[in-house]
Amino acid sequence: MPQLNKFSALPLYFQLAQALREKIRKGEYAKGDQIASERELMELYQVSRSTVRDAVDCLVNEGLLARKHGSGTFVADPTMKLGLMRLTSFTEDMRERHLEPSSMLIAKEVQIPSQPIQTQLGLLPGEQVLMVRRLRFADSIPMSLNISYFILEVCPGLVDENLENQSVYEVLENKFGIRIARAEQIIRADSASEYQAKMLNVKTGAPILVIEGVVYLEDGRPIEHLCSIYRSDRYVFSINPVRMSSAGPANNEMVEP
Amino acid sequence: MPQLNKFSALPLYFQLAQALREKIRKGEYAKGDQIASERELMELYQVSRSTVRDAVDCLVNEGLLARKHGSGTFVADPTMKLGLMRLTSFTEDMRERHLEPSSMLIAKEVQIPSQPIQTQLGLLPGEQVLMVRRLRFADSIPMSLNISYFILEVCPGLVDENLENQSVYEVLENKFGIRIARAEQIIRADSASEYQAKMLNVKTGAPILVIEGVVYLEDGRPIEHLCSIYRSDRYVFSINPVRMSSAGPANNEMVEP
DNA sequence: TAGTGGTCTAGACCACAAA
DNA sequence: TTGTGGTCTAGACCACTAA
Repeated sequence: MPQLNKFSALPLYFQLAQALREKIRKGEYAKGDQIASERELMELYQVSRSTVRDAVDCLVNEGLLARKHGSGTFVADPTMKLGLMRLTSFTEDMRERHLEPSSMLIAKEVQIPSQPIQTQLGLLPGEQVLMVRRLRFADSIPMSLNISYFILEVCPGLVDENLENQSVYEVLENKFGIRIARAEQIIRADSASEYQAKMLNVKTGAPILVIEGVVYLEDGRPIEHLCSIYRSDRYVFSINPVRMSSAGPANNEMVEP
Repeated sequence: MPQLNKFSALPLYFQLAQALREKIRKGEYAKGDQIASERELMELYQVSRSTVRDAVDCLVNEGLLARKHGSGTFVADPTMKLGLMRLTSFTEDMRERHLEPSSMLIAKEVQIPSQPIQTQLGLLPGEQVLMVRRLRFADSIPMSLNISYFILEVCPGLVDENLENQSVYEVLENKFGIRIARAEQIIRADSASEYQAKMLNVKTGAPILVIEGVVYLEDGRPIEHLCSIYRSDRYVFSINPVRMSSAGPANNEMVEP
């Protein structure tokens, strides 16, 4: 029996959104499935329709659900949200591209990071991070080289995890209940250094796409600094549906009397 | 006197959103200004509070407005939305980076584009486009090389415009009342060809960032295919605040009883 | 304390899709 | 025709901010 806590400090719509997110994650609602109608959700969770709509709005904005006027609300087909400005792990990203992700752990070490990293993560002097360097493959061909610094205090347990072929984000969510919320990243082009070229199996100086930035939790705390380089012959980054609630009303005809 | 048309096919919240957008664009509301409160807007436009909120939601999602709990709603400071996943013209992009944009027209010609462009724009066989090729400067130093194809039928008047130092998007909006709504773009890294290197004043083979895609109007029609290359030593692309209405409730403390 | 945005309710009527 | 999401109203109480 689904239950929301009326006395929680968390708003009802937010609790409902999390409940729905959960169902999708657990596969109770599969990709493409129609979920309960807004009026059914009202009944099920004993809330008003606008509260239901606020919750569904959240997931629609995240790209997890899609509304179809007159038909219902559906779990978004992942192929539909391919490459949108969502926060994806390498693992998820590759799966969506129908490539088999794998990775090789090159280094993993608790350390005090360099000054720029400290600054970007907002660390206290001397605060430790877990550095993880991995080479990542798509269908067994090198695709990306990645170095991440995770703030140890936020998730000490990460040190003992095997990160060889697992998505760190999945481990964080499933084992530690930590959900990442957003990232501030930049993308730039560069030429592969000798080391990078060797690892990625391209020529020195070959163009690479560099993505680097900081990943944040829902409560605003930073958790990770990451820098990934991608072979430009195998990877393009897509920016897509800028989901604007203002994209227009359902009736899109712009008919003016 | 502000007026909304109750009998328009356009929803009230949408009309109100446009009205507010207009005021911001015209400078009636300046950057950083507090706008009328939600209750004042109710009175002014004779609509309910949720309609006002729906309208404001639109502009908040676009990054034009920002709410501050307990204080009011403000016209977003452009420096705050720097580099977010908004649709920006080169002109606007450079201004936000505090660089002076200018451009040199290299070519402008009505033509029937190549097959791939035709397909991506969904053109009928033989349909014409306006091809515009420009070299773009930031503080008088070459920054980007751009080639765009505008569907002629959507905006025939564009042919006669001087596009040397103007933002095409501003011309479209201000002279023709055409607003672009979204884009589907990809970003990749590449090496500069001999021609590109010469134009951008870098070495042949230097890394460049390539952004290409299709731009759409609010009604879903495509209007432009664009391809821009940027000097990677002068330009990084930032992806930022993924504005999720689900980022969390105002009270962000996650306190559970 | 007064005013703001944040959340929520309980209705209502509409346009749209599918049967 | 029935059920869906889309829009809208008229309230209410809350938490937050600034005076």
